[in-house]
Order: sequence, then C-alpha cells, then structure tokens
Amino acid sequence: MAQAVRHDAMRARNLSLVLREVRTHGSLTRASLAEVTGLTKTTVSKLVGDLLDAGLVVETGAVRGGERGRPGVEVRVSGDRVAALGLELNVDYLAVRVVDLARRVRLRLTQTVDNRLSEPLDVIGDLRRLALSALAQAEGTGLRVVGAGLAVPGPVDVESGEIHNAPNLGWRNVPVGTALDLGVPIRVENEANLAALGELWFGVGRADFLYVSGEIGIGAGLVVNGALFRGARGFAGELGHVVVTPEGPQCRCGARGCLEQYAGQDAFFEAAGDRSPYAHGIDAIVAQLEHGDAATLAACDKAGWALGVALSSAINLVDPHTIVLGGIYAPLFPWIGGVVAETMGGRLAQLRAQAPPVEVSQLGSEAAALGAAGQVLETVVADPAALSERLTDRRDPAPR
Amino acid sequence: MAQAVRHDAMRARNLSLVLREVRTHGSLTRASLAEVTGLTKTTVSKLVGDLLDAGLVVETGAVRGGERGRPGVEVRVSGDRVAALGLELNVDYLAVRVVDLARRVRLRLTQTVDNRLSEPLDVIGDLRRLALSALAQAEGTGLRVVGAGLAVPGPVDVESGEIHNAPNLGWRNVPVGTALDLGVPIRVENEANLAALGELWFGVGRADFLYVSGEIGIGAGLVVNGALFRGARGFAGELGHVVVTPEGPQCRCGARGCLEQYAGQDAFFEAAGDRSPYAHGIDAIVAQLEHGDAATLAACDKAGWALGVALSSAINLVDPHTIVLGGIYAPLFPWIGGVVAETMGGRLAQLRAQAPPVEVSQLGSEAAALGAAGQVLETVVADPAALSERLTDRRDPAPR
DNA sequence: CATATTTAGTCCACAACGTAGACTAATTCG
DNA sequence: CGAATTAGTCTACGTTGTGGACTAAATATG
Repeated sequence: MAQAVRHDAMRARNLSLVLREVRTHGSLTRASLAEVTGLTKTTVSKLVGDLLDAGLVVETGAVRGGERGRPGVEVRVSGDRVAALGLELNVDYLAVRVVDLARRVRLRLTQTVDNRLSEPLDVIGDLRRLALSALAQAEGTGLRVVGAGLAVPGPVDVESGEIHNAPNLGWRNVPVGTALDLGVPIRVENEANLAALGELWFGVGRADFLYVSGEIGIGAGLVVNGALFRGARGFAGELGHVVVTPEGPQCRCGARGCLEQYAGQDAFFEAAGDRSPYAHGIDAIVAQLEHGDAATLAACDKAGWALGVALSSAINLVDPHTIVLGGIYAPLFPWIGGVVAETMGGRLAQLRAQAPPVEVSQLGSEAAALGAAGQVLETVVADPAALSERLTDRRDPAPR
Repeated sequence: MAQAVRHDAMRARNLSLVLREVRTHGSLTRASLAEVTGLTKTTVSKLVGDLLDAGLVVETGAVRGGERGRPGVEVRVSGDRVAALGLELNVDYLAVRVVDLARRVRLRLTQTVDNRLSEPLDVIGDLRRLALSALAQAEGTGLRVVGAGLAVPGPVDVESGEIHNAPNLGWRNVPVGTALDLGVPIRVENEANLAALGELWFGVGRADFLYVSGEIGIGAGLVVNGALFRGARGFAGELGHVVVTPEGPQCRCGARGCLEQYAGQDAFFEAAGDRSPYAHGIDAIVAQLEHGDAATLAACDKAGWALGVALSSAINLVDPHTIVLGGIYAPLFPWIGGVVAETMGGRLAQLRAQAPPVEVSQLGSEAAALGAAGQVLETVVADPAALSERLTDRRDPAPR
C-alpha cells in the first residue's frame, strides 16, 4: 500500500501542492506560494516554472499592487491546455460535458432519450458518438482531453469499468468502460457518487456532506474531507434501501419498507396521483404543487418524512456536516425541505447539538457529468508530473 | 492539509515503510526488505541501521538458511524499548493495559467499580492511580511509554480530550484528557471506535469491517482500509440510534424506535425478564439461555432481529466487508448470531451477492484498552523518526 | 527628482537522501 | 577447495530542496 518515496515522488508531491494552492486561492504570486506551502522561494520558482512549461498555469498580466516593493506576478490555473470529458448515461438522457482544468465548462451536449427502450450496446454507441464529437470539438480548440469520467445509474466495478446491475436501466454486467473506447482513459462510477463530487467542485458542497440523488432509485454520495467514501466494495451510499419501516411495503430489492418505497420517484408519482409520470414529468408535479393540489402535497409530506427518517439513520452512522438534496428533490425542495429538516431535527437534536442543515443542489441534472469530468481533473492536480511527461512525450520532444 | 515534502519527510516516510513491512512480515532480512519496498539495498541498510539505533527493531540471532549464498540477518520489531498505555474508563470497570511495540500485552490492571456512583474527578483519580502504577512498572522493566490512549463510553472531542456527553455515566463536558495528567501525551476516543481498532490489531478484524459494541448504549466503529472512519465531527458510528421502527418505543435520545430500545443492554435484560441485571450480569443471562429459558430466548430473537434491521441500513450506507459483534453480543452470539445473519440476508442478499459475514469478537472487554494502546503505537510506526529524536533528546545525547 | 526602503524573483553553493554498481562477506554446491 | 550465489557495505553520483546573496522593480521620503 504505502510506497517508497524517492526524489521524483517528492517533486511530484510538491508540484501537486503548488498547483492545488494556486487553484484554491484563484491566483497567487510565487512569493505568497512560498509562504502558504512552506517551501522556499527558490523551490517554488522552479516548480512554477515547470507548471508554466507544462501549460497547467499561466502568468496573469496582472500584478499584486498597492503595497510597496516589487510587485509579484500572479499565476493562475490555465484552462487552455488541459480538459476532461464528463459523461452521464442515465435512464432518460445522455449528457456530455467538456470541462477545462480551470473548471470552466467548455461544451455541453445533452440528448433526451428513453434508454430503457434500446439495447445497451446501442445506447453506448449513441453516447460514444456524442462523446467523440465533443472530443473533436475540444481538441479543435487546442485543448488536450486527458481522460473521461462516466456516470451510470447503479453500482459499478470501478477497476474493470463494468456495470454490475443497473435495475432502472434493466442492465446487468455491461462492460461500458471498455465498450465506449474513446481513445482516452475512462473511469466509470456510480451516478450518485459523481453527482456528489460535482456538487463538491461545482456546486454548494463543502468538504463534508451527504449528497442525496433522488432519481428512480435513491442513491447517496458521501464526501468526507473532500474525498468520496466508497466503502469496502464500492457499494456505499445505497440510501434508497435504508430501512424506514421494517415491515413496510415490499421493495424490488427483496426487503420491505425501504426508503425507495416512500420517496422514490415511482412511489412519489403514484402517491401524487400521477399515473403517467414519464409523460408529465417532475415539472407537472411542481405545477400541481404550485396550485396547491392536496394529494401531491400529501405525497411530499410522506416522502419528506421518510427521507427524514432514513437520513437520521445515515447521520447517526456517518455524521456528515451537511445534507444536499439533488435529483427530483431539488425542484421539490420548497415542499419537502421543511418536513425533512423537521423529521431529522426531532430525531437528532437531543443527541447532537443540532441536526445537519439541509441544502438544495443547484446543478440540476448536470451534477454527475461535471463530477465525472472533475474527477479526471483531480488526477491531474494530484500528479501534474505524470501529465507533464505525457504532454512532452506526445507533443514537443523538448518543450522548454 | 497537504504538506510540503522535504528530504526529512522523505526519510521519515521510508523509515515508516520499512518498519511497517518488518511488522507485517514478522521478520525480514535487509535484502528482502529491499525487494518488498522497492528501495535499494543501500538505502534499506541505512534505514534499518537507524531503526536498530532507535531500538525499534532488533536483529534476531536467527538467519534465513536453506538456500545457498550468504544467509541474511533477519530483523523484527523490538518489544523491549517502546510501549504504550491503553486505558478504558467504562460504566462498571477501569482497565489499564501496557502494550509494547511488538503488540505484546505486558501488563493488565483491571478494577471493577460502578463509576456512576462516584464523582467524575474521583473516577479519574482512580484511573490515574492505576495508570501511574502501570507506568512505573513498565518503566521499571526498561520500557519507554511514549503515550496513552483512553477509551470512554460516549462521543469525545479528540482535539481537546473532552467528553461531550456520556449518558451512561451521566457525565457532561468532562475534560478527562487534561485531568488525567500522566506525564505522557493522552489521546481520548470513543470506546466503540477504539474497540474496533483493538479488533483490527489484536483480534479478528481485517482491513474493512464494522465493529458493533453492545454495552448499555450500542456503538459502532467503522474501519475502512485499515483506518477508523470518524465522520465530519467525529460522531460517526451511533448505531444505537439508527431507526428500527420510526414510531416505536420512546428512546432517551428523544427519537422513537431506535435500535437501543430493542437491543440495548437495558431493553434486552428487561425483555429477558431479569429485573436486577447488574446484580446477575450477562453470565446469568447466558446460564438462562443454556437452560433453554423461553423468555430469554425470545429476547434474543427480538434483539437479533432489530440488530439485523439496523445493520442492514448500515451496510447499505457504508458497505463494510464484515460485521464483528462485540460487547454483550459476543457471549450472546450463539443465540443471536443466527437471527442477525438471517435478517440481514433477507434484506440484502438480492441487491448484493450476499450479506457480509457476521463474526464474534474474541477480545471481550479488553478490546477498547488494547485499541487505545495500539493507536499510540500506530503513531510510532507512522513516524519513527519523530520518536527517535525524542529518544535521543531524553536519554543518551548520542545513542550511536 | 534622487535615494532609501521594501518586496519579488533568481542564482549559486551546499546539504540531504536515494541510486547504481563495485566490492567484501558468508554460505552451499560440486 | 574453488565456483557460484546471495547478503550486506562502500563510494561516486544524481536529484531535489535550502539558505543566503544578489538583482529587479516598485513605493516612500526628503
């Protein structure tokens, strides 16, 4: 597990440290970098030089003025050289995003289709076409796409890139990772996990929170200290099958009274009296709520209560700092947020000083694709030296 | 968070790596250390030399023979120089253990008292006396006690060493860490967390498991990849307040239907028809079970079922590899293990290939104290250089 | 407006540490 | 007993960070 540290590893780490500090501060001079990292000015200068050569940071013309003394030249993360592809394959849409190292979204391609009606390989083909088009466009503007992340609705074997079992798509053991074959490395991951990371890097998430993804299934992504918690086998976060009532309604997972049976999309739509939810969608539900429809309001109460109960268990077990509600719970937030918080408060307030605050995701359905791209960019920041080598090998033999 | 790496940090890490490999392999020659770490023979020789000087490893007279060529001299972790103190302050006993770096228990002191009857400071005084006596004995045999760990029943602020709220003791905001004042650094931590670590290092635990501590309260310690999972605020693992039935019996935490109301020691003893549980204790219950007492058997079924329900939620959320039952569940295992596993299997088998196996703790009430000592020893292995400095400063000015 | 002061960034000699390969030591095999 | 083999040490060297001197470019001061 632990690896021997040699000079190159030392260098790689310090390079990463500098790049990370530049990113968190927006832009920094070499002098202030020396201060925040604890490295000497000399070392920082050398490291920044390498990052400039690799195109990962750029000097802003701007200069820190105001005080006296020679003004420093600030550097910031460059968004013009390196980018990543974020993909999402979900039940009713495909999404592709190109995000640069500065975390700006450079390209958005979305396609609405009911993927349950097609064969897995056809769906993957559609996504591949979309992704390749995005790749070509990105590389046309001079961006080097260093990798792709793919979000899928269900547990995944991250090593092999295989979908184990995506009940909402009806897929089993589909090797999406290898089938996509984009010419860049692909990392496949659960949608809820990537949405959580999306929220961390592009949304309201802070370093510690539990993201709740309300789709047909209910998933959760736990972010602890800025990193995803995946559990021993990578199946952590199955909030949808946390017990609400042990002898409650039968769930398709084989158990009874799982959260999904109270607050899942299907159960919720049915409780709201909508018999053709996929025709009307969540917007119709919101419209009903805005008109004060009693059945729909009652459905919100029920779902919110169940969510509050399941989240209470989750909070007792994993102690997140904040809860972030995404998926269908985001548009429903005005009608369920209160019940969720109240239920949680009633169950938790005495043991803890207070229950964690409940917030809404702002990213909509984009969260997972952004998280997928962000995850790839994270690997670049974690080891800029690896990329720099790759860049020099593939492009100019001697960049300096 | 991330720190700059300098030459000394590189060295510290490699020193730690070598020591860790020696420990996991029991004993190793320099040559095989070079192989497993990837460092060169030269470097390993130097590092091993330093560890020998610091007294953290010793050369076994024994030599790896059999093959041809010059036989290598094996080194193993030395238990004769460095040790740690493991303390537990619980409701009905105080425990002190001295454990050496080779993880051998050198001294056991246990005192049975009902600590709810005394003032916190008096209890701390008792523990202090016990600990100082153990310290003196240990140092008398030439061991250097580098620190102490203290397990307490309830959530703790690890930074300040303060007990927030230990409902079973009736303590609130007691600064145990500073009050103990042993002359060595003290780390205070939740009993369930330390028992989990005890199980990891001294018992049946492997790298990923959820330890369940059945005491008056029910706690859990989650070990992921060999490290404790503490959550954002350090309050993770409150398994006792996971929901079993949302509208069930009132719990002292303010909620209803928490696991503790079904499987906690008080609820269980009451269901077993024992009106004076503290007089008879768990042994009396086991005797009743061995005689086939119907009420007690029924109490086991109920507690086991509730435990299975709560663990199902926990497994869905954090995906541990294994469940380890400790506390009162260890002696009760023959009568509840089956129900727990069945309940979990019924709820989990379909979504996962199979529910995690359920095992029994073998350490009894010693787990937390051993984990507490082990945690201190871990800091030594993680940074032997820090200790080596301390040793040279305090003992011989120039040990070599 | 010239000079002192201050801060940024670079340069150079040096120290710490790991590497590579030669070398010595201690065994077994034939 | 010598060749082969493996363990461990020694020495020259390469990489990387350090520390302080030095240069650069701004503001403050008289």
